[in-house]
Formats: sequence, C-alpha cells, structure tokens
Amino acid sequence: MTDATSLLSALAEPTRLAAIRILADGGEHCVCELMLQLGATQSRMSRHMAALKAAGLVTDRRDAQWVRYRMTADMALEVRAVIDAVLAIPARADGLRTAA
Amino acid sequence: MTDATSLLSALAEPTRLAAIRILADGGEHCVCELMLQLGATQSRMSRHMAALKAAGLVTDRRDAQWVRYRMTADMALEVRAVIDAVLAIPARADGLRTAA
DNA sequence: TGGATATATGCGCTTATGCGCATAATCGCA
DNA sequence: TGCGATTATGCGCATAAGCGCATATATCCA
Repeated sequence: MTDATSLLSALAEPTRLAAIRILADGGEHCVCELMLQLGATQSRMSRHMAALKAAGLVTDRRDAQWVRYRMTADMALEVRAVIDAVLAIPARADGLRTAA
Repeated sequence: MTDATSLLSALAEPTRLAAIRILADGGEHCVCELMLQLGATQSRMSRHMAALKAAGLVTDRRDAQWVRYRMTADMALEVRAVIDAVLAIPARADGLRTAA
C-alpha cells in the first residue's frame, strides 16, 4: 500500500486533493464541513474520503452523528514528504467553493 | 499546466512512473530502450511518453530514427520537488522487466 | 419510540483511461 | 527510389473512475 502509484492516484483528483489541503491544518474535519467548503455532494464527498482512507492518507473517528477525518498520524516519512511537496504547489480553483 | 492534479495524474501510472525513474538519471533514453526495460509494447510506450510530454515532465528530441526523451530541464521547482519526493519511495515491481 | 441530522452505500449511467492491432510517418542508408 | 528501423497515431474495445439518486445506517434528542 505504500506503493507510489496508489498514493498518487489517491491525490490525483481535485476534490480529494482539496480535502487533503484542508486536513493539512492538522485538525479534524467532518464530512459536512468538507462538502460545504468544497461544494461537493454528500455522497460524493463521502466516497472521496473513503478513497483517501483506503489509501491510508486519512483516519476517521466517529463523534456522535459526525465522522471526523484527519490526516493519518503515523504516516511513512516518504509518503508525508510527497504530500508536503504536492501541497507546496499553489492551489488552483481545485475544488473550492466561493474562493472567498 | 502547473496544477497539481495533472502532474499527479501523469505520475499515477506504473509504466509512466517507471519511465520517470529511468529518466531520473538525467540522461537521454529512446523509446526502444524504455520499452525494453519496462516490457511495454511499442505503441503503449509511445503513448505514455506522449502523456509525460504533454504534462511537461519530459522533453523529446529527434535523433535520426530515434526519439530521445529526457527530463524537462527548466521545470518548476515545486514540480521537481514532487517528483523527487515520489522517487524517494522505493519502487515496487512497478513496471520492471526481469528485475535483474 | 419517533424524528432530525449526518454519513455510507447499492445501483445504473456516463466518461475517462489504458490497451492492442494495424497503419502511417520519419529517417538513414544502399 | 526502396527498404529497414524507429516512433506516432487512428480505431475499436474493455475496464475503471466519478457521479447522482435513492436508500440504508448510525446517532442524538425530545
């Protein structure tokens, strides 16, 4: 799973990458917040987060009726380095909402 | 074109990533060499290289009947950083030949 | 228990992606 | 000019990916 291709595939989608950008603040974010900020449908957002989770990039935690996502803590250094390098690339209108 | 998503998409394919690994030595490599080392069909290899070229990651140069590919020299620093980070991830049997 | 909120998932559809096959295009050389 | 070697490309096909819609599931609260 630490193979580069699956990592890159997980990141190579605008909405997913935008979600990673949000989670990069180190905090927890529920699906509802992510879908609002990214202007995504509920099912769409849910599935994309599931994909990121399957790739091992994020972790989820149930909190009452919410599911809080956060970046995986114990990530391989090489993987984390790739993510950091990717985030260093200025974000386009990747999957932004009103961009405000 | 410097947007992260297209960069990641270009890299998120085993054969293409394996080609980048080969080109990372800084030298020039013809399609014939790449297809041999990676065990890819001629048309397949040609198209993948075209994809990398379209993404701005490689440059081609006609040399007699050969087309020599090499990593793009004047690449954005952020892009180069991503590539380097990706290459730091140990290669699986990505698209290797006899692995010998 | 019942309703409201939040998230996940089955299903079908549309589009994108990767592939092989055959063929065209390019170039060197006899 | 004609042939061999190398690379690109048109075409059709199979599969993967992303999406919306509806529905199921989980949790809280009255």
